[in-house]
Amino acid sequence: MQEDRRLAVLRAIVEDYVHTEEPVGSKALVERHGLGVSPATVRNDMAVLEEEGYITQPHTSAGRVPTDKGYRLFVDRLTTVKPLSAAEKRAISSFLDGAVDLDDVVSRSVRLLSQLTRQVAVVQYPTLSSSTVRHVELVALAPERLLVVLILSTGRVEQRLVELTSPLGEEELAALRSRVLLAAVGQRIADAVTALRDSVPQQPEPQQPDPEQAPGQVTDPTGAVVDALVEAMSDHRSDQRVAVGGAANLARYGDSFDSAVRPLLEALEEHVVLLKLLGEAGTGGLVTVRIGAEGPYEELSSTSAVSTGYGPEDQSLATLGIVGPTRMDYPGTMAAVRAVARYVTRILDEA
Amino acid sequence: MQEDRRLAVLRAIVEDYVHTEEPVGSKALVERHGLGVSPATVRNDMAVLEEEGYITQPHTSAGRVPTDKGYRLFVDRLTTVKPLSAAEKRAISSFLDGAVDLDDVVSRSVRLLSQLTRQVAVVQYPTLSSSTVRHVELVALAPERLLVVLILSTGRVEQRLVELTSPLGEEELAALRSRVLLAAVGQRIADAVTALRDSVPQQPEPQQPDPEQAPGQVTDPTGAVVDALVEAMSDHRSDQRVAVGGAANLARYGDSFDSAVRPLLEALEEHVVLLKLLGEAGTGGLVTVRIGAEGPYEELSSTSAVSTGYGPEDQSLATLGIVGPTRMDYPGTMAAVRAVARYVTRILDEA
DNA sequence: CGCTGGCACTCCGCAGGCCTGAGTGCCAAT
DNA sequence: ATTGGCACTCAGGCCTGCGGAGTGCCAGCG
Repeated sequence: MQEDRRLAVLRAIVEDYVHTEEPVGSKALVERHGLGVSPATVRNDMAVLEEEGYITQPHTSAGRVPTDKGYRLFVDRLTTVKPLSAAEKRAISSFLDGAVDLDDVVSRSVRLLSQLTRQVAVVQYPTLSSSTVRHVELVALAPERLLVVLILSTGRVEQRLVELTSPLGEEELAALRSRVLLAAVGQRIADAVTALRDSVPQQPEPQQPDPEQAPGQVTDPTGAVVDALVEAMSDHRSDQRVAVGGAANLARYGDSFDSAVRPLLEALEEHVVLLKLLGEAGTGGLVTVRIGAEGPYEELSSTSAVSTGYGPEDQSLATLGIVGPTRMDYPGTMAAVRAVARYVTRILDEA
Repeated sequence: MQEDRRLAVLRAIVEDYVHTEEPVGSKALVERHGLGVSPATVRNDMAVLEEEGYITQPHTSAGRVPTDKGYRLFVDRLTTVKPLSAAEKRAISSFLDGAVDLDDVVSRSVRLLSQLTRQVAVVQYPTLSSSTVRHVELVALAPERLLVVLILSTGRVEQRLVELTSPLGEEELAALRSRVLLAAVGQRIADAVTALRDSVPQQPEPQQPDPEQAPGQVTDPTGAVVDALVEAMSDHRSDQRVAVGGAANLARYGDSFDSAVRPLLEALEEHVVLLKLLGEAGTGGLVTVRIGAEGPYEELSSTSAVSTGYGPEDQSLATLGIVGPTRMDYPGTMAAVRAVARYVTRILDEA
């Protein structure tokens, strides 16, 4: 049936083009792949594929190049899962096993991912919102200066300095400490926030947690401390922390410098943009692929993103993935992204 | 005197070339700068400068371009301090004043620096070795699991998980905590390490602080805790932590992509390489300039580095600077680097 | 003795023209 | 439906010629 063959032709075009980086012609196609038909037949198929929008020619009488739509079809229907080689698997575990803390896990992952895929890798730090409070410590640096340290289950540590309006005695501090611990430890962030708020006696809730006004109006230190904690927990700045690696792989772009590398290079510094680019993370082995203009940014219309979520079970902590040219090895990249996400999840689970 | 004029010519060449990015000829020179002589005279001077190795021509009958040696002379003798504009000063303080913690200071600095200089900026995190211990906290997560948190004067927080061989009671923990606090708090890192070592009763010092062997052989938990602390303090991994920003500025290189951008892009991921590239940091307003092949890396022979140390007083905590093409605005860049270092130092001092 | 104007020379970069080869579309034949 | 054949198109490499920017050198001038 000729419909099947047309898909085979599309697949062959994508594979060849990804490999050779050059428009692929009918003759070369039948030679390199074992489709048992003549170039002329392939040409007819190509004409149809072009009409349907899956491929184009850069100029008349050059070979064909897949369009975004072509890649999309390829990814959705023509991709066969490409298992990682044993060597790659070994590389992954040896790479990640030595990690000592959260920062280390993230930075190793990003490096690993960029090496496996030879693309620019992006790893988001585990989100605060889905982790739980492991410990809170109050340290009196001076009678009126309190250091509040917040330790989360993911290993993240946040600290805030609190200036009190009146000195705090040893016993008061101990009381405050145990009160806060009781309210927060073991809770998920969202619950801890409400529990903490409730633990402040009679005081009206401050609507906006403005750090400037907080120390002024309180006499009971609980308010100030709770404010600092709540602020640290809802610090969306750190929700958007990401690590980026493998920028050197951009050098392989070679051609299309201005159109592709420049905007991407700019995007790499804008972490918010990167996260948006990776998009909604699929969980549980589900890998999301964004191709070219499907993404949210005009200037990045010639780049694709391959991403997935990671984190224990079905509640994904954060996103991780790669960004690269639309012309990339999707099957291999998707396999690598999925594998790394799995390993990272496991590592975080153990810790 | 014609020696003076020759230097003026060199200065003019450097300034023009930096500005126009094109080899500069004798005629354009006399027009753009007010040297009151004829092109012919300038040509003679150029011939001499070329003979002495300060300038070259890319090919016969093109204008002249400064050599590394030329830039060096320019930087050493022809540079006049270029004070920052009021707007720039305002930008600096408004940019840095909102920083909430160490990470924030560093990431803001790197962004600021890259925007001011329009180059790739590099900021090393404050070194552990010259900071003091602000606090140590021991948290019992479980009877045999202890979380050790180390807080340094620079605002850095390190944490380690310690597995004990036997459960630890509440009073024992309190005793241990006060012992450790007594030994370490307020000390500089190096002193704290020895003080901590001394505080462990009779036990023979472990020569290499191998984290694998530590928990096995100790019955007194002090040993394990001290080991963890010492390990955290002497963690050289974090000595080499740097933040990089402004990679998008590489896009402006335009020409000379392979020769300049690619190796630099690769270097950006190798933090050790970057630090070596910045070189010895001058302290106290002293800015170090590395021009082209003066640097330690063959492949980076067409890039320069401008750097300086920052940190309180004369003891510099770490290095900060920029990396860019040899063809750069040295006076402006040096001024920006110096200014940012000064401000960062002040911010850190206040905290 | 240093500066200057003049002049011949060099050579890059660009534009135009030619040619080749890869690849196509279409058509008639199977 | 597939195929071989054929005419057509067009990017890219190569040569050529030309203009212009810039130089080096020399003779003259203050």
